[in-house]
Amino acid sequence: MGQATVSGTRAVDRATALLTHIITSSTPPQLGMLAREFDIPKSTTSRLISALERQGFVKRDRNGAFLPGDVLTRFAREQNQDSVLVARMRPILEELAALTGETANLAISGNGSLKIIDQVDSNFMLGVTNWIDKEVPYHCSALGKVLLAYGAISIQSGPLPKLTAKSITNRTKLLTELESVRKTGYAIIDGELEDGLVAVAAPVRESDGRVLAAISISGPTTRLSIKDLNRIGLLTVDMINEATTPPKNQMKPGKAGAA
Amino acid sequence: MGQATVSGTRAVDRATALLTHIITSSTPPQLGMLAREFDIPKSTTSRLISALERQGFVKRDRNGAFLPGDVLTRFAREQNQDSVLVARMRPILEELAALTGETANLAISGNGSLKIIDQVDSNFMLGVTNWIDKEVPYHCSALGKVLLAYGAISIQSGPLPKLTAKSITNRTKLLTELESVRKTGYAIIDGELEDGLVAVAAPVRESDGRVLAAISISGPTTRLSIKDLNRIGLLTVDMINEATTPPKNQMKPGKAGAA
DNA sequence: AACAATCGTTCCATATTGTGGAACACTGTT
DNA sequence: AACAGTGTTCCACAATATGGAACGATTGTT
Repeated sequence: MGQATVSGTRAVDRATALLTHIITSSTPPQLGMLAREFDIPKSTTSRLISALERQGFVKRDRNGAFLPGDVLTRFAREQNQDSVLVARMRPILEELAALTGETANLAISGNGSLKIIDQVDSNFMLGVTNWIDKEVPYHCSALGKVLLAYGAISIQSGPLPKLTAKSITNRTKLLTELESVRKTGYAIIDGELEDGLVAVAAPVRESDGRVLAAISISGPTTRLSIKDLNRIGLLTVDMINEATTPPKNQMKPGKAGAA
Repeated sequence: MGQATVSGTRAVDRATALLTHIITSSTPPQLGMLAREFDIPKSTTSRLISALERQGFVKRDRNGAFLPGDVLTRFAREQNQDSVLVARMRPILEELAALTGETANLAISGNGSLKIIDQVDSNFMLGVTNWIDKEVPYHCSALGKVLLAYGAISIQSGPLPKLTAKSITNRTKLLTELESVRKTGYAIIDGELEDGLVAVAAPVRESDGRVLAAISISGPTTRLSIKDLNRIGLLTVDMINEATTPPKNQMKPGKAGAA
């Protein structure tokens, strides 16, 4: 205990440690328990938590036990709305659509079938129509293959609908397909959802690596060759990585975040 | 500026103020901006935020601008899972089921129809079967009426399916029904979903007052009179309030949370 | 290229600020 | 009634946070 942290910020360090414990513990802790567990005198613990409470980071239930405060619950609510993801990914969709001229889509896993939550349209007259809110099966869309491949959703039971002659309807075949998606990092469909329709999709990851969405580019076979699709696939992966990976201290290194 | 807060906790007060700003602002602020806006010297701001960063409450994007850290995003993810609501409401469902002997359900608004996410079963042989994951229309269930009445979901377009002779299929009639739900604080159905099935439901509120779920008790007409339902309705409302309303400092008042 | 303007981090003497033991207030139990 | 359990407040003390200045790094301007 009492690990002297590098620089002088004891109060904040202690307060955040307490806060972390409060918001992660399943059962609301009490002041005494916290004081003992962190080896901080009751008086100090009380003052620190009062500060957190005053700022809305912590509140108390009727027994005086501590719960995450309104600032945090509000944050949680707003954070998990589709709109946040849409806003964050919009620039990528637009850039991809601009570069390829084709339609870009953003999808998350829905209930049973995937849910397309944003779209930037193609420049061409012949192109993909509006897909937002349409429900598309997982196994024969590029978006769906990505979400399946990275475990954002698990393969549903029951038969796999055969939408076109090229649709994958064999479960074993689907599994090897998903394996190859993981290997290349993106998924392709070629006429499996609709005749003459091709698409590529790449995963969007949370900072902890979990895949929570996918971005696709789709258009008619007549404009997009398989070679094009592979090129766009790699490009998309890069662009998403670019936009998703945050850290990269470019300032003088320093020891800011030492342990 | 420099409002002397009641007690001595400047560092924590400042740090939390910065953190609040960071997690609420739509565009990631930089250190300089924060320092200026809060009138805290750059050096101090840097130290405070470094502490927050070290604890995972804040991270930086590639430009050094500040974003909510992993501790917070993880919290947000976990917080918004149905399981949290289920865990929080379980005790109530169990107590209600024990008191009434009938089946208790917990539902949230789903896509198009409501989503039942938990159930505690009746003691009787004749009772409500498992409803979890079943999709039930809004306008002819007690749960649905509650969610509609308090704006957790808006009335869908299209005709209202007539499931039984008693189902409400007239929009105007539905609206006056919802009005009366708001007045009494709970909703009742009497054979509108299925012949011989009655139910009461009451709203579950977020701490900001928003209704996000509903709890119901349902059983056969043969065991539950309308009078019973009203009694249970009031009881349910009370129990939810009891469990939902957190503050109530029972210790010596003190000035802990002064402004 | 050299210069000015920002940006963020580190240093260090200073005293402001946080600290923690002890006393206190309140509940519920033995 | 005394006790073990909460959590809050008080207060003297010095440890800790403070902020001006110096520094390094990056960007944009002349």
